[in-house]
Amino acid sequence: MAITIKDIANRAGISAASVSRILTNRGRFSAETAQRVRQLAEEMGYYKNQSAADLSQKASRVIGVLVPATHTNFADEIIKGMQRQAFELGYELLIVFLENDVQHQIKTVKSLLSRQLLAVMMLAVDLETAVFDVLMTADTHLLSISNQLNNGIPSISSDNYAMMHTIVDYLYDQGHRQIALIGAADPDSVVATLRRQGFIDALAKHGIRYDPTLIWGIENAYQTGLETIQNFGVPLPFTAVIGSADIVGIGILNGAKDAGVSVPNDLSIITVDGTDLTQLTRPRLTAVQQNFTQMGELAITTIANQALSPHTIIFTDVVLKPGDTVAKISR
Amino acid sequence: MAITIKDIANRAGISAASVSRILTNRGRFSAETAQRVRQLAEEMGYYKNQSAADLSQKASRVIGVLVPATHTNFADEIIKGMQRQAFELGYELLIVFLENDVQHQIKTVKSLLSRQLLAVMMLAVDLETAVFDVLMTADTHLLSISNQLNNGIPSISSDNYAMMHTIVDYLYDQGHRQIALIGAADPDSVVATLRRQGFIDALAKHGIRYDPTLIWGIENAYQTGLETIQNFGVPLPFTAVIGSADIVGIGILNGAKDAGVSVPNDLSIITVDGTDLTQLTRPRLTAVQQNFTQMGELAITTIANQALSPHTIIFTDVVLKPGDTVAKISR
DNA sequence: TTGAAAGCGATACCAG
DNA sequence: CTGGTATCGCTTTCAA
Repeated sequence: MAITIKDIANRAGISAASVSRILTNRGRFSAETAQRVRQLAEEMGYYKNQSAADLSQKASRVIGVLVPATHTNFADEIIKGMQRQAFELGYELLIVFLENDVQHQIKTVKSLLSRQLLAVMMLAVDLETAVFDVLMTADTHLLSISNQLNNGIPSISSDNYAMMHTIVDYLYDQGHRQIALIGAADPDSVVATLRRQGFIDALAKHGIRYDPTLIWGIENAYQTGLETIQNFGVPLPFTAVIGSADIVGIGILNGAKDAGVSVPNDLSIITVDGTDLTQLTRPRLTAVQQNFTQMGELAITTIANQALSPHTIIFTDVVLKPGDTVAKISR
Repeated sequence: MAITIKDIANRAGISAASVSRILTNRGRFSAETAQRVRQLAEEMGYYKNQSAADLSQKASRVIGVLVPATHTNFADEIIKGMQRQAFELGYELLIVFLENDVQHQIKTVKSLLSRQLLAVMMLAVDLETAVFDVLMTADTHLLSISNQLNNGIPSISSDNYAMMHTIVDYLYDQGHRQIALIGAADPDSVVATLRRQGFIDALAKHGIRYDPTLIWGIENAYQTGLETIQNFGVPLPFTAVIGSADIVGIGILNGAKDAGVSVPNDLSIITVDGTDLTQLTRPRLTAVQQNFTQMGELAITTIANQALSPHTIIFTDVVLKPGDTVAKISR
């Protein structure tokens, strides 16, 4: 049997109520008893029973975090940001990795919801509507991180539309006129759609007419990148390619190497995400870096400040990190 | 206010006790009322208040998981294995990422312990004794995953000693006689020590005398690998190198490329871990693959079956996955 | 400043 | 098979 507040009260010769007040720093109490109680708690190896506290207070400080099974490594960065802030503000994170099976997801989400959650954060995940519906039945706050949704769920992410302008502008400055976008062809993904639109508009801005064949690859995955070169065939109909994730860029880089295409001489590559992965390749990937840690921190503070209106959309910073995969070309 | 068991009881015209029995499938109840209650629960959007249940049952089904801040990507694989099994058996995982600061760690662990945990699992983490002591004060089960400890904490991991024999035997078969071990020089790490010993003994088995300068690199990190070639200088005093983690191997690979050393012609590389990272390099890394998912699953089942004696040590499978970084050399 | 007592929601025992 | 009731540990009024 673990030590309870009552045990401490007995030993200190005071009431449980007082001990509670002291240990939670709420209400009034004398400094000396406080001193003694804290001492005792330490000595006796007391740990608050958080379940009991939650039950009593009705409001929990637990935030659920849904992470996709096939999560790219940036999820960890987001979680780290969250964790840091959560700890600071006294919240707890209940992190759950989702499997791919929908039925399984539903069960997982349901069991998650049995923890009177303060909020549920979805990390870069496009949920099936069936799973989504379950989430909506619970009266908790919902927040989508690094992924923009089209159903009125508040989100914290990069400005995916503007991001493509940043990229295209950069490539244009380096002399590129034929540019491909890989891994953002999924018509059902809001983020992919925003990126495509930004891509097209940015090209138009520079007077480049949009060639639909140059947007390719549904899955934002390594395999997609790897197959890119074969898919288009050599000589490539573009001088620069945008990978919709670091992992896609690595796939392209490897595919190029396998096909004897030299990067960046024959092909320039720039990727979206800018995680540590970009530093592991040779040449190093040029990338637009999203601020995942900031997303995580903001997610928590937003919840903490109750600054969550139904359609809140928050954009985090984006920075272009030059690597060695983009060449300046003269024409 | 969320729906409670009582609300359902009222609407169904029965007692809360009955509803509880039905919803938890414990004790006796008629099939028809059960049917009706379940229906109502669904309709009314009821979610069990797990805190209340925990409090009432005294035994929680929450397992704490400590993940090092600088966690390599295999931690995710372990967690996935745990999660799968935990879900299956009705346990919950409370995952916590540890920062590097010890004071911070202590606070984190303490707050974790306030959840009457069934067990705490340490993922590949070497805790400072101060943090460790805190864990020991709580009466919960401790389990070290993928890391062997020397203080009588039960562990689930690969057999790090035997693993080095597998590697050295393989390299020896390929004709290598000068072999270096990178990233396992830390004298304080039990795992590193086991690997060194296995390495040395395996060499001895083949009649190769052990050259202490060929064991180098305290940190099991990318940077260590990257600096390896410079550290030894070209021509290298070895034909094959063992990276004590995939990320170390990638560092070595990049360092070699930067220094104009050709892999595998001039240098063979084999790494420990065998995560997806090994597939992202060109050439692909040859690796000894640890079964992280299995570690995670076993961790949960071990706890579930209460099959945890003080000095339990469980070894999981290890498989050699040939890539393209080890060359057969003739001498 | 402190204490007594009433919950919070679910469970389990014991009657019926 | 079902209902009443005590209980888990903590918080929070309300009085003293």
